[in-house]
Amino acid sequence: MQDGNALTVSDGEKTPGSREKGLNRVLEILDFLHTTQRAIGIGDLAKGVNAPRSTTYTLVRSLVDAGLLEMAGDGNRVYFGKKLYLYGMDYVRGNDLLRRGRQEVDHLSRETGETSELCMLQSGRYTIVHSSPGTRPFRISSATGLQIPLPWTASGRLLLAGLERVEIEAMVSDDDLVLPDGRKLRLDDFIADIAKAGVTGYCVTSGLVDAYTKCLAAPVFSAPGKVEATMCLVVPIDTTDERTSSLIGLLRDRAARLSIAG
Amino acid sequence: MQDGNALTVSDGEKTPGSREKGLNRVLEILDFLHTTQRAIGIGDLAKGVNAPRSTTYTLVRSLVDAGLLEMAGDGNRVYFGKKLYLYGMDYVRGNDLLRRGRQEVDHLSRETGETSELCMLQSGRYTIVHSSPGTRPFRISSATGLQIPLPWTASGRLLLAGLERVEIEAMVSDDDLVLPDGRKLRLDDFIADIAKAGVTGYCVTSGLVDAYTKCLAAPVFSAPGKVEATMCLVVPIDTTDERTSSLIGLLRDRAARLSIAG
DNA sequence: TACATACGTCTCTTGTAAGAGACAATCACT
DNA sequence: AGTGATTGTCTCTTACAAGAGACGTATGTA
Repeated sequence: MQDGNALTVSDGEKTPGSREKGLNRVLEILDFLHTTQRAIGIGDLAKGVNAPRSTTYTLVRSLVDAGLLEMAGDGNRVYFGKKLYLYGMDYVRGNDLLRRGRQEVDHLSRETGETSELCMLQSGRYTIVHSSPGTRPFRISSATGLQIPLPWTASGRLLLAGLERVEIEAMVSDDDLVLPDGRKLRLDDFIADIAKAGVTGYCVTSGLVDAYTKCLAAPVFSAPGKVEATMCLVVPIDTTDERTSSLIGLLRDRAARLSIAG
Repeated sequence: MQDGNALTVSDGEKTPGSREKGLNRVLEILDFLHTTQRAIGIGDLAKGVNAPRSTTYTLVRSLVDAGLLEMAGDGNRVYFGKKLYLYGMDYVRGNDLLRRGRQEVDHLSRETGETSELCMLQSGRYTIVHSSPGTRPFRISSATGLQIPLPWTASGRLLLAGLERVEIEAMVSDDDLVLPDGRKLRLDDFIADIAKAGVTGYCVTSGLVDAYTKCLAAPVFSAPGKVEATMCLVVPIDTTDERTSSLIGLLRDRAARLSIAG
């Protein structure tokens, strides 16, 4: 078998060079579709997850048959299927925090007119689990499920509160510390922020992800000291201090209401 | 090695006796969790899907690591995970019909006070994709994602409209024709119902799934002649003819609004 | 103290699925 | 028609995962 696999462009992957488990391929496929956020051709999908075409065809067929994926309108593209929606609804039903959190977020954004979000850690990454747009003409609506480096956000600081330094270091890559505009945060500063957020019980960041917004966040506890989620508001950066602190008060109140035994 | 075929204890399963693909096991696991609707121990899960314990442990670990499943509160039970929720939301986002359908259903049930549902074919089975409870004291709320034999429902008759007889026969098993109360429908009658529903553009069934309710349904088209979904109302069986036909009118109107180019 | 049942981890074997690649059929440009 | 890229299907090999089962531990109950 010659020196076979040659090159393997190896975009940084680890694989020593041999076969990959089908289930893992499937998980990659799902994640890939989640990032593309749209139906995609099977060929492109194979490229996207860096899997052999034949394997991809086989797996996709299984998944389509099972209803986890569906062929999209024109006929040779795939995207998520009804079954994933059903499973997702099951998750919501079985998860009090999420169910109530969604309501609170919707309510909060209607009440304040600002974009409001429910955020959680998702396998070590910051994830917007639910968001409600707000009524401003220019709203920065980040899609549900979007994953953002922890250091870029106020919520990230709260979600890590209570963790050991080593745990934090494990979760935050060097790239994560580089903001969208190129500035680089110092890890120590970030860790200091986390500690401070843990003590004060809220967190505000200004102009981190972009230059026009402030992010206000408050923790939701699943147990004393354990931050399970955060609620946050995304407001224009020139929001007055007075309004900001009033919003923070509201936010903390609502987040506390979500907390167990709150 | 010996005479091979070795009995195969075969506890009733069909398999000729050998190994099952991991991905299939996973699909069974997910389906099983969907039917149980609650967190379950890994041992029971293995029993439930009739898989070896060791295999089940391995697969569950992969799925938990990937976030498709989560360990439930007490620590040794599993249920659906956040990631499935995120994928489900992606599905909703990519699916106009579902998104608008959910709204219409919610609105319709608020407006009429009756239980309202959006239904679709899901891999050859009838599925309640979204339902909104209605305001009656005794409401028959079937869970989202519930799968019911096609012949039991009004929606089932509409969803099959336009299909060939052979296709229908393929989708309907003999068991499906037996109603919950033991009565058995004749296949020919069912097919006649389907044809009639296709022509009239709505369908009403009385006392099929249970003795106390009527089911009114109207088709949602994704293309001329192609029924993609149905909206339906579940009302008390003694609803007056007058109110029934007024509800049907409303229902057909809303369903038409959902249809493409409607 | 025994006895039974459940849990979680590990080892080893072998059936089988992941993968390479060939193939015909479209499609999209010249 | 000519060229190249892409699509869906199929075959064959072998690396590897599915599965059987043993093990140690943690329950519960007579």
